[in-house]
Amino acid sequence: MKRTEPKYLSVQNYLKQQIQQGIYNPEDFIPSENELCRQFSITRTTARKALDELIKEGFIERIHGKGSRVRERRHTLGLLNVKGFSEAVGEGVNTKFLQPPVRTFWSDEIILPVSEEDKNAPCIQFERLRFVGKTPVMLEKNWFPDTILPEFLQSEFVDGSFFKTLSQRYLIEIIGSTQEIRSEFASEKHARLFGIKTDDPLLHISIKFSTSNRKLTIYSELYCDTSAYPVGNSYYL
Amino acid sequence: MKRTEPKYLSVQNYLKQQIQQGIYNPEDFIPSENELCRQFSITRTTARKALDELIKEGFIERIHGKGSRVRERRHTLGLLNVKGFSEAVGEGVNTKFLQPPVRTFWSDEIILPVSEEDKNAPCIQFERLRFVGKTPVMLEKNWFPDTILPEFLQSEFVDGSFFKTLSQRYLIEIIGSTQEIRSEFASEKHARLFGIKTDDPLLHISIKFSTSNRKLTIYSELYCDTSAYPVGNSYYL
DNA sequence: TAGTGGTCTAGACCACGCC
DNA sequence: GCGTGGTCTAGACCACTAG
Repeated sequence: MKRTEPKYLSVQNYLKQQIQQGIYNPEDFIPSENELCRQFSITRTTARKALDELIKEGFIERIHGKGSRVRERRHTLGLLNVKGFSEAVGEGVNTKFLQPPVRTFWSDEIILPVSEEDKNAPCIQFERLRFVGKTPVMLEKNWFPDTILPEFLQSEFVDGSFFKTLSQRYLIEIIGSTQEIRSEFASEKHARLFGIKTDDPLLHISIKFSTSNRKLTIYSELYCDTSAYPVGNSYYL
Repeated sequence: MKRTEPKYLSVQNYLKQQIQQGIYNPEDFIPSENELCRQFSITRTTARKALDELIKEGFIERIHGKGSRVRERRHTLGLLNVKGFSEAVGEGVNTKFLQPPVRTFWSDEIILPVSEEDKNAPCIQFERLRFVGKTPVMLEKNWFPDTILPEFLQSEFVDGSFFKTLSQRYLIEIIGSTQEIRSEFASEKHARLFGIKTDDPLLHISIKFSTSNRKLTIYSELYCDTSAYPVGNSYYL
């Protein structure tokens, strides 16, 4: 039997969904603390706790004397983006599945240590090649245990985004990560994929994402051709 | 005239210094919330606010039913380390100043945009080459405005660490960063420094660090030979 | 001046860890 | 059972923003 969820969590999730559904857009102000107190019959302490959590997750910011405002771009906290992926105007940003999500085994291509608990679980993997225009810039491989995301194999990604799917369909946020980064010579296979020479420099990023659900850890291996589009990321407390 | 600092901030800074001075070591439990209430004549809400901030800064973690424990390794939040720098046993970790801290001009080597406010301020720069044993693995260049750190040029680094100096001497923490990462061919100068061939892959990381002091932004350019020691980092909410 | 967020008090009850 | 942290109430006063 699960005990009832805390009030602040209900409010937090309610507001999060309002933001995700576009009812509040970036730059909009969400209801004031006093307004939330009235709407949910809670005290300001509880309302502020809910807002504190949303701030930590990067959804809003507080402005003294004005209110709580939805943040422009979700600050990605370790989610690496190829710079220009969203900004590249005129050129389309494309993604091609080299391997759609499938039940498989844990690979020894994963650089960072896989926990014993994860190893003993079945594994879901998928693999995508990302383009700016027609130029392939990133090969992305992901693995995670098939224990916590119901119907994952049966459903499409929300807006083609894995992390958006986690957030919107499962209310799971990325809360941290460990990375290792290498500059390598491109292998033959990768050189072919990116249309570069073997021995050209290739960026190799290994990531282990922690999420707000203790049972979900995501392991990623990224290979990037940074000659035209450097990899960028930002994160803030 | 500056108004008095909030009580939670006093408690937060007091505890932070106790931890930094080794009065509480990793795995130790700091005083309980009720104990802090008595010691500082505050309520639990205020004590918890101070602890919340220390959690966000990565100094402690709460364990339900037990207490608040000092965290093993300060989770670095964007501060990139060469893996093995501290773990490399038997081999010494060395740092050589190629350029000690000096008053100079803003360089166009800085990749990420320097704010107008910073550009109009004088600039301090320093440059270090980091070794594992006798192997150079990272060239590190740093710039920041000379407006906020009194006596910086006149004093030594705390334990040879810039970030430890910021934290302990100035009570400034890193709270966020923006990075761009590239995999490049080594230039002649860099190949010479690292003892590798030109055209070997070299990792180039450009970072802009935000700190708990709004006036201090740190700009860094890092060049890493990752063939033996990959670059790693971790961060958590 | 009204409304917002920032800080703080003085309680309460519950859930978890440990003896 | 006792002390710890987790959640919550019902207030209070202050500082900032904007009309």
